[in-house]
Amino acid sequence: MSTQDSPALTADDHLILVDGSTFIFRAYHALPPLTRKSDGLPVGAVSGFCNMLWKLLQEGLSPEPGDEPTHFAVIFDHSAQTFRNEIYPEYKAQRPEPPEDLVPQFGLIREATRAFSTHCIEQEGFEADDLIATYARQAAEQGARVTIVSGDKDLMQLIGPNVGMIDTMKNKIFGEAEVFEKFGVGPEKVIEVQSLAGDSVDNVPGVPGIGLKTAALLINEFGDLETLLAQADTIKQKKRRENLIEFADQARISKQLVTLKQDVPVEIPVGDLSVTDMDGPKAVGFLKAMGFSTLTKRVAEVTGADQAGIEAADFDVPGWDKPDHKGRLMDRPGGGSSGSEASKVPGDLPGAPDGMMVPQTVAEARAERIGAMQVDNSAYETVTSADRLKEWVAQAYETGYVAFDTETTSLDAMQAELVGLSLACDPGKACYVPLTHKDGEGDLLGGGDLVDGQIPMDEALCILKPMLEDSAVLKIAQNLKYDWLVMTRHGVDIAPYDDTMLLSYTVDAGKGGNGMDELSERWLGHKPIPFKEVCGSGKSMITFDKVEIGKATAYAAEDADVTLRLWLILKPRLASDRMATVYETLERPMVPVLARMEKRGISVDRQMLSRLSGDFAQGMAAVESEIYELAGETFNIGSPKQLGDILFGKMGLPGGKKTKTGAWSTSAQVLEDLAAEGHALPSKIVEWRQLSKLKSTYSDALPGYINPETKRVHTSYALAATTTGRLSSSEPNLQNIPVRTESGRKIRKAFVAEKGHKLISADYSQIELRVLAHMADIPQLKKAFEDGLDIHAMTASEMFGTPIEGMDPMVRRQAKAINFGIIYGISAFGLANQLGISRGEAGDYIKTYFERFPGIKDYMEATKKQVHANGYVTTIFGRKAHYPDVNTKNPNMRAFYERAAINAPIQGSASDILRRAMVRMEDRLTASKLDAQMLLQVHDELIFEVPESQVNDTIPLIKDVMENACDPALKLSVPLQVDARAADNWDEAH
DNA sequence: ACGGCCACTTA
DNA sequence: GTAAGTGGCCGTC
Repeated sequence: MSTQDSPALTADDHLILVDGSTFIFRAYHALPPLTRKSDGLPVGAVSGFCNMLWKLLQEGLSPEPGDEPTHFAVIFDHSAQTFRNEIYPEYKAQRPEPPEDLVPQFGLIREATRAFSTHCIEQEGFEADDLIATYARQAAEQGARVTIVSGDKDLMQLIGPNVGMIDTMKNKIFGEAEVFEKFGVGPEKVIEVQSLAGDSVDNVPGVPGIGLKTAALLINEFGDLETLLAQADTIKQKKRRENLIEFADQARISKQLVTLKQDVPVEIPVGDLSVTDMDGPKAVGFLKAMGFSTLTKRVAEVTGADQAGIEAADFDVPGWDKPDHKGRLMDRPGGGSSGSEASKVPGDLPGAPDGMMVPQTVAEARAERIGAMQVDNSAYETVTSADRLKEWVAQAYETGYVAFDTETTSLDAMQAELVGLSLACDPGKACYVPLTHKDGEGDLLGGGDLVDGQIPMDEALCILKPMLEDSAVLKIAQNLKYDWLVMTRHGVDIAPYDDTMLLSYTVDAGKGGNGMDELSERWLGHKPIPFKEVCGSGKSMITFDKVEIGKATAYAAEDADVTLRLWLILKPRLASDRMATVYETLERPMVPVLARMEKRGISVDRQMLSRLSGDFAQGMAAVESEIYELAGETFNIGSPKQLGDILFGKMGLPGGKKTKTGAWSTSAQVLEDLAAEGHALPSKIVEWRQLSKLKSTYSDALPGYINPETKRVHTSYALAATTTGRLSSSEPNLQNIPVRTESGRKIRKAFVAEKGHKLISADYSQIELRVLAHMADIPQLKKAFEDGLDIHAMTASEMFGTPIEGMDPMVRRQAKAINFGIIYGISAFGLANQLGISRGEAGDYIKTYFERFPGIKDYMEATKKQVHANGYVTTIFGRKAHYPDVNTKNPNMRAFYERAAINAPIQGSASDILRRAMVRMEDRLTASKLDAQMLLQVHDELIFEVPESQVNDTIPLIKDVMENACDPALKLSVPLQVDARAADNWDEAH
C-alpha cells in the first residue's frame, strides 16, 4: 500500500509505539528465568513481553477513558548493522553476543506480537529507535497523541507536547520534568548533552572528561553544541577547554550517532498502524504453545475464544536446538529444566504472579467499579438560573466530556418539542434543565402556561450551543440520532460525540438489546425509572412538558447519569475488544447521515394512495362475495382461526402443516398447494389477503405518516437493531414497500419526486454473492463477476454442465434458488421447500454444488467452527455478530444459529459496504457542487432526490462512490456493480 | 390497553 | 434456509 492510500491520523488518535528490542533485553535480565515444561525452551522474556503487551492492548495506558490506543505497533531492531556503523564503526561494537537462551526468544517475541494481532515493525538498516522517532514525528505532526513504551533514555529526545513516554516495567511516566531530572535540560536539548557526555553502553565517544552534569551545565550556558564548540576558547577550565577543542569533531560525530533519524522511509505508513480486532484463537494458540496457562485462560476469557477447543500453535523456533537430553542447554542458574525438575517449574512466571503482570482489564475493572456505584435519584440538581447553567457548562469544559439527553413531547423526533435537557459530567452528579414545562391544567380552558423558574429557551440554548458544538467537549448520548434531530431543529449541531447505544452495538451485537434501560440493568444492575411511571401510558399518557419538575428531574437527570456511566464502561471496550475502527468508521459517522435522511423525508402522493385504497377495497369486496359463495356462509376472512374451521372443518379439505401453536396452517404455501389440487376457495383467500395487506399496511397507513409541517413522510432508521449490521426502518417501514406484484408496485408509484426533481435509485447488483465470492475465494464466481456474466446461469452451467446459451429458464431458476440458499446457510429442507422438490433431490443438488464449489463448503465449515469457538463471526470490515446460544444442545436451534452465523458475514459485509458509501456520499456530492439529497436506504439500494438538470452528472458520481466503497481499507477481489436510474417516481426509478 | 400469533411485505 | 417491521385477530389484563 502506498503512503497516500493511508489515512492520516487526527487529534482523536492515539499511537502507542512499543520499543520491542530494549524490552527483550530488559525483560530477560529483570525477570526470573522460565522455561517451557514440555521441552525446556527458554521463554522468560517471551512471558514478560506477552504480559506487557496484553496489558497494554487491554487497557491502554491510563485508567481513564479516551486514552485507548487507536494505533499500535511494536518496533524491533532488524539487525546490528545500521547507517551509524558507517559514520562510526565502533558504534555499539563492544556489545556482547546475546545470551544463548535469549536467542530463540527474539523470534518468539515477534511471533507473540503477531499472535496478538499487533503490527510488528522492523526495517533493515535502521534501529528500532529511528523507526519510533519517525512514526512519532509523523503522528505528532498529524495532531495525534503518541506514547512511546520504553525505558531507553535515547528516546527521551522525542518527548514533546504530543509525545509521551512510559516505562511499563518500572511503571514510570517520562515527561519533560523527568527528562530534566536525568539530563539537566529539556527534551529538545537532550542530543546536545548526549553528544558531549557520550554513552559508554552504546560506545558513543562524546568528549573526554565531560559527563552528564558538565554537559548540561555547558549546554544551558551556550545553548547548543555548535555554539559551545565555536566559543570553546572562552571556557575557563583548562583541561575542559582543551578537550572541547581537540575532540570537537568527535562530539559532532557523537551528535550524529545519538540523533534519532526522524525521516526513515518507512515501509508501512503510520496511518496503517491502526489497532485491529484481536484474533482470539490465534493468540490463545500461541500462548498455549508457550505453556503460559494463566495468560491463556485470561485471553480466552476476554476474547471469548474456546480455550479447550484450540490447539497449541505449531511453529519452528530458529536459534533453538531442542536438546537431546533435557536440561542440557541451560546454564543459567535456575534456568534449567531437567526432567526431574520439570514438574516443579510452574507453568507461568515464578515469583511474579499474573495478578501483578496482568491486572484486570480496564474494561472489566471499570464495569466493576462503575457498576457498584449506587444511583440516587434524589441527588440531582434542577437548574433554574442561567448562572447555574453556565457553571455546568464550565464543568463540561473542565471534564472534557459531558453526557447529554433531551426531554421532549414525542418519540417522533421530527415532531418532538424540546421540553428540557439533562447533563452529567461525573457519576452521580447530574442535572436537569427544564425549559418549557407547563402547568397540568392545559386541557381545560385556563392553564397551559409556562411554569415559573425556567430559563428562557433562547437564553439556555445560547449558553449551551457553543459547548455542544465545541470540539473540546465530547458529548455523550444514548441514541444520539434522536437528540441530534431535536437539537438541529433548534440550530445546534452536536459535535464531537459518542453514542452509548452504538458502543454497545459495536462490541456486543447479538447479545441483547442496546436500549438504555436494558444496558443499565445489564451493566449497572440498576433499573431506571420507567417512562410510564412519569408520564403514564395509553390514553391517559401525558406529554413530558406536563410532568412536575421535581419528578422530571429525577427521571431526566438519571438518564444523563446512566448514559455517562455506560460510556465509562463501554468506551474502554473499543480498545480491549479491538473494535475502535468499526465504531469510528461504520457506526458513529452514520448518526448525522441518517438524521439528515430522516429530516428530509420523502414525498408521497396522498391522492394516489387514497384512490388505491378505494381500488383495493373494491377488489376485496368482489373477492369477498366469491369467498362467501364458495364457503356457503360469511365469516371473518382475516381470522386464520375461522378460516381454518371453514377449510379443514366444514369443507373437509386435507390440512397440511400445523402452526407451532397446533392450529392448522393457512399460510399462502398451504393455500397454493390446495389450489393446485383444484380447489377454488384457497386461491381467492390468497388474493384477498394480498389486497388486504396492500390496503391496510400501505395505502391506508402511509398517509397517516405524512408530517403536517413538511408534507413528507419521515421514516426512522434504527442503527443498532439487527445482529448483522443492517439498518432497519420503522414508522413507517420504508424498506418493505411492495415491488413484486403489479398492484403492489402501484404503492411504489406514489413515492414521488418534488417538482423539478427526479428520484434516482441506485442499487448494488448481487452484492451478497460478490461478497461471498470474495470471502470464500471462489475462482469461478470471481471470474464470472469480472466477466459480467449472468451469475445464476453460470452456476447452473457449472452444476449441470448445460451451456449458458439457450438455457432452460427452469434450470436457471433452480440454480438461483441454490445461490440464495447458500447465502442463507443452505439446508436440504429449505431448498426442497423453495423448489417444491423432495429432500433427497435437494440434498443431491447441494452435494453437486459443493463438489463444483468446494471453497464454499470450506467457508461454511470454517464459519461454523468460528462461531462455536468464539461465539461470534466477523464481516470483512471487522464487525462482529454474536450468537451466544450457538452451543445449545438442541440440534434444531443449533443448526439455526449455524445458518445465521453463515449468513451474518455475508449480509453484514454487504451492509458495511453500503454504510461506507453512505458515510462518504454527502461530501462527495457537495464537493462536486451537486444538490442531490440521499433520502432512503433499502439494504442494497439508495434513493436520492435530485434536481432534474443535475441527473446526468449525479448518476455517475453515485455509482462511483458506491462501487468503490471498500477503498482504501480493503481491496475486494470482485468488482462491485451498481445500477442507477432516474424517474419521477420510485417504481420507475427502480 | 397490551402482547402473542399469524400472515405478508422487502432485501 | 438469512435479516427485518406492521396490521389484524384474539385472549388476557
